[in-house]
Amino acid sequence: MAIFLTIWSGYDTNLTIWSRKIDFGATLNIIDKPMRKKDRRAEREKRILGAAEKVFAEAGFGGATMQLIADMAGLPKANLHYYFPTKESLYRQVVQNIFQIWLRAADVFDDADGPAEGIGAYIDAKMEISRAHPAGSKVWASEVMHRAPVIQDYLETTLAEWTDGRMKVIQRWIDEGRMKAVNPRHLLYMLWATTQHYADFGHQIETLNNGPMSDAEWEEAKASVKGIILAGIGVGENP
Amino acid sequence: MAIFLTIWSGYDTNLTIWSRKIDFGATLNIIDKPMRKKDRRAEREKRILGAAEKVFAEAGFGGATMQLIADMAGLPKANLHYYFPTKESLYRQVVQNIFQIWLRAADVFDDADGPAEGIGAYIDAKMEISRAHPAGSKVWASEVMHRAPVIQDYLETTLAEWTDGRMKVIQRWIDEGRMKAVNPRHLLYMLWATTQHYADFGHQIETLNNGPMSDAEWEEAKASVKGIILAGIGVGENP
DNA sequence: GTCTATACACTGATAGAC
DNA sequence: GTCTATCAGTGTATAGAC
Repeated sequence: MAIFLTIWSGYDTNLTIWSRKIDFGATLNIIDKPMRKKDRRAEREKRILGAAEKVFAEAGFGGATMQLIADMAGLPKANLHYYFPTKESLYRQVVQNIFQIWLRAADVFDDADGPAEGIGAYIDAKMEISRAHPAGSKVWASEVMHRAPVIQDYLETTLAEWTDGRMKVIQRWIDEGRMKAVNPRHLLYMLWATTQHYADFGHQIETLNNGPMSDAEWEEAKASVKGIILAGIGVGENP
Repeated sequence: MAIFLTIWSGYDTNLTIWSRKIDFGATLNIIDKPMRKKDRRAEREKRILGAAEKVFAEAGFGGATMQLIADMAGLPKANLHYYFPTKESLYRQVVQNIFQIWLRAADVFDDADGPAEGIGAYIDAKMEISRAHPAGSKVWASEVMHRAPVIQDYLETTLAEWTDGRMKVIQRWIDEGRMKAVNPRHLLYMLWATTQHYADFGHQIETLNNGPMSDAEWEEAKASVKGIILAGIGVGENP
């Protein structure tokens, strides 16, 4: 059985960049009973990946150190190299995980029977991901900004196919007269940009907002994004 | 007199990350005549800043090395430390330069006499910056994603004041019934997100687009962004 | 499987000749 | 002002005891 609790001592999980300390408030998964080998390995890998996601997001690939990730995960540094042979292999796994979560949000797009429902639900789903996985979104953004050295093949295959498919759906809705004739490609870019902005630029938003966004503020944000974009493509409630 | 030309030998301006080579295609400013001391210093600083902007954008702060920046600028590494004492001071200057360019785009907002003109012109200006200064936009994005260790004070003062001012302008337009009643704050976030996306995620767009965007494609992008957002706030040509 | 100790490469920064 | 040579510190990764 595993107990989740917040640790404030024992490990130093602070990252210092230029004399500003960042407290990760590490939530660590502590084992109180021996597990079966497979479970133990899976649990450790998960813990390492969680710590790595945060550290890569905060410091970038170059700025992240295996030592800090190890401290965050509560393991000796050499242990990381046992589960993930190199820093790059660990990073690669983090990026792939995010990509999967992000792709899964696409399902709501396909299950919908019209643009208002489909695009509205897609915005909701992407906004929820921005809130639940801000670190993952940042790692993804950083990877793309650095010219996708690790996941370029995903961009060229999976993402390209996904984009083509969704563009066809949007074009069909346009042809059926169910939404305004906009450029499907740039509509998709706008959906990605606006929703991921709340994760990637979360620190800027938090600063301008004088603190973290509350539940109500997240609802307001979702409603604002949906309101403007749906009205912008001619399917808003008050067009 | 200064001649601008592209150098392909003499300096190795390639950055290798995990066995993928990135060619910066360095354009270096070569001096063929002695300048006055002040001019020479200004010219060198500008060259260093240009190289630094590219390297910081491509590799992040942690991944960037002074050696690579020096190679890009065509100077010995120790010379960098003469003009900019530390890596951080060089980085700080790069971020500040971008922030100034970015703020200057705000002028069109104030000079306008209505939402269609003001917000339309702001989108145009921000899109032009994304095209002209993609590296700068990426450095800015990276800085904010890493919790703004260097320019936090700018966020809290200059940017906060700018945001408040522009929110008041939008609110006035709403009160005067010249646009739909949307949340001004989230409208601003949407403007930033959509326009900067074309710089920060330029590599992804380029991949999906099978190559760099042409002049016509940039015009199409601008028209798409303006079309959806302006219609979304009720000031489009075909509401 | 886990951890300690360490090898080896590279980085930012500087001293000091010119 | 410029550049060569070099230092001190830190990083990833691994060897080898347990």
